[in-house]
Amino acid sequence: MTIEQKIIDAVIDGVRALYGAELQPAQVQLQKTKKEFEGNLTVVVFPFVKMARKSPEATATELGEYLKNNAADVVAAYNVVKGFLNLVISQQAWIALLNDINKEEKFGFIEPTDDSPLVMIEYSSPNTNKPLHLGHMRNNLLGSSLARIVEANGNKVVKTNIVNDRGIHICKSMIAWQKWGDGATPESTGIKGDHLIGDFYVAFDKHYREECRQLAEQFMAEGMNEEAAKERAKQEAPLIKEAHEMLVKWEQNDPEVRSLWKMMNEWVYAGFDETYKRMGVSFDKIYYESDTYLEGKEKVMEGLEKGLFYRRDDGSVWANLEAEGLDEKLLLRSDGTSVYMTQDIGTAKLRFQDYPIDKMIYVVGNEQNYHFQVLSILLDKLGFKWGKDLVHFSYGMVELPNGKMKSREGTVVDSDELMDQMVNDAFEASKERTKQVDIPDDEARDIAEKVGMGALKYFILKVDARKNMLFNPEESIDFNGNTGPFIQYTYARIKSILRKAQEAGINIPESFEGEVELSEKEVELIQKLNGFTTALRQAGQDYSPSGIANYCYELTKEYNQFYHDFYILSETDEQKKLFRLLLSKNVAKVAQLGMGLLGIQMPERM
RNA sequence: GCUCCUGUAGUUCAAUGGAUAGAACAAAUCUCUCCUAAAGAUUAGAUACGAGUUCGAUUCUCGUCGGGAGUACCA
Repeated sequence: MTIEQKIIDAVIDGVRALYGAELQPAQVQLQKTKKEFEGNLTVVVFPFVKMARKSPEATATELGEYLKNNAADVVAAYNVVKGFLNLVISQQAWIALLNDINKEEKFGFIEPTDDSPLVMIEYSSPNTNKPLHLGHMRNNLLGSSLARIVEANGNKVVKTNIVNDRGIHICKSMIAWQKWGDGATPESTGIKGDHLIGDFYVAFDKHYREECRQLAEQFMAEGMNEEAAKERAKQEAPLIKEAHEMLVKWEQNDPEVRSLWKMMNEWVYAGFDETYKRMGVSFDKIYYESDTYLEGKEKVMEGLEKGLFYRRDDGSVWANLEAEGLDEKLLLRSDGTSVYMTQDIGTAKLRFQDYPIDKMIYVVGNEQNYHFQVLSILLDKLGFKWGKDLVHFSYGMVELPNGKMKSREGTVVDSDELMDQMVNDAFEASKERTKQVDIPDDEARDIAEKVGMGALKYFILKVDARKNMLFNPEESIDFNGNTGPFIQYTYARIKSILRKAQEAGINIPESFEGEVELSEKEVELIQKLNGFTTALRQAGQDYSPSGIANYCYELTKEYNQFYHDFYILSETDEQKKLFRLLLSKNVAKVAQLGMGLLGIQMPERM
């Protein structure tokens, strides 16, 4: 039983004994004592004042006296400030807590069992016409981290990806390749497949805009006003017509188009795989829209028969969501083809066939908030039991210091380039510093990979996902402050101490049984370590990787202050030395666990 | 117009309804005989505005004002 639980139980007993009232555990507010006051944990007694019919001070004092007498193994002393009952926890209790933490290899984690709920998390969801950029990175990092956090809270997790592999966008790349590709392949050009396709997409757009410009001029010469001319040119440019024709052929299963489509998609997937691998992102099951969009149609027709939806005179199918406070929503076009919503319904159907899903989490940008509001209602109406409370894990945009990312203006930050840059910078930075330690080159590369990627991941994940965030490339490379490398650095130093201790023949005990007097900082660190469990539960509840990130920072920052005050290995008191080594070891362990949840690896030295 | 999200130091981020709102960066001043100075110590600096609920509000509710997104037979 943890210290907190013991106190909560004792408070409940105390309130019953003193005031004859029955409390629920959730009603006991227990928090860490503020630095300015004496004590470690604080009970907020305001909620009990009414039951006690006494002043907050008198209530707190009575309760404090009760705790001191009835939970003496934990509560060593108490003091009262207004309605706050500050408790001083006994040293033995802290040492016992550290021993408990040390015992558990995966402290704070809950292992999923067969009965655990199954949570499916969808993230990434790329289009196959261009390489991944910074916005996708936020998605992938949030999604994969979320999957780890949800799993660490005792759920079974299936990570899934829905690839948007069909549609007009991929046709554009295909047309461009046919026209100007000259048979280029990733092998022949040495260009990564997703980038190659992206280049053709850009080429299409360039030519298309040129055509539009010329056509619009022509229309204007014929007397059309500028706006109308531009609009018409957009529709009638030969290139866009060709792309539409190709899309129709694709839908009709034209063998030539299909085989080109397949080949080009394969290139893209090979490219994505590389990027995913480097990011440390993976999936248990990948769905393709080319497989699911027809399923959605079927499901919509089913709903139509049941009277959930209705058909308009032009043949289009709609859902009326006015009862739910929303608008009407199109589900099938008048020509019978499916829209985005239809595809998501189809994907949901296939997923439910494949897995007994209890909860579904979609990691998708906040521009889709409305879409998911609608999807939730539709899935519920169609009888998916997890539809109603599906989670749209919605995240904000990534902005750059000079504004938003616009692919046209070339202000998009490419994932691959960014990762290269981060790792290179980490490598250069470490070369500059490294004086005494001679690390072989290949290990230095390995460390730079961890540090550079750690810097990037941490920078993105520490921010509350809902908020738009500012990505400043220069600042992310600054390894000071609340950054991944700072945490990694602290970890590496602890590892260094532990190595030196081992070289000196010191064995760190599995359980500390000696006598030491704990300093305030040591108590705080133990408390902080223990707080990992709370942080993890909270993160699991709120779906917030940022909570874990900020916890890791606080822990290592706390340790850093400690580190500078104590020279552990030159400590002459053997018991104290052992205790501090054990404490350090657990700081490293918990930091590693926490950062692991963010997908960040810790270097043994750096 | 309507809907959703958001507003905290110069900047980037924190804070289960709890005490004097925390950090980091930038600025100023110190500190390397010591397990990794990618560090530490000190100083200065913020809840957009107005009501309401409460013993107590950055947090919850309602207005006002900023910022973002959505509101397509695009995905």
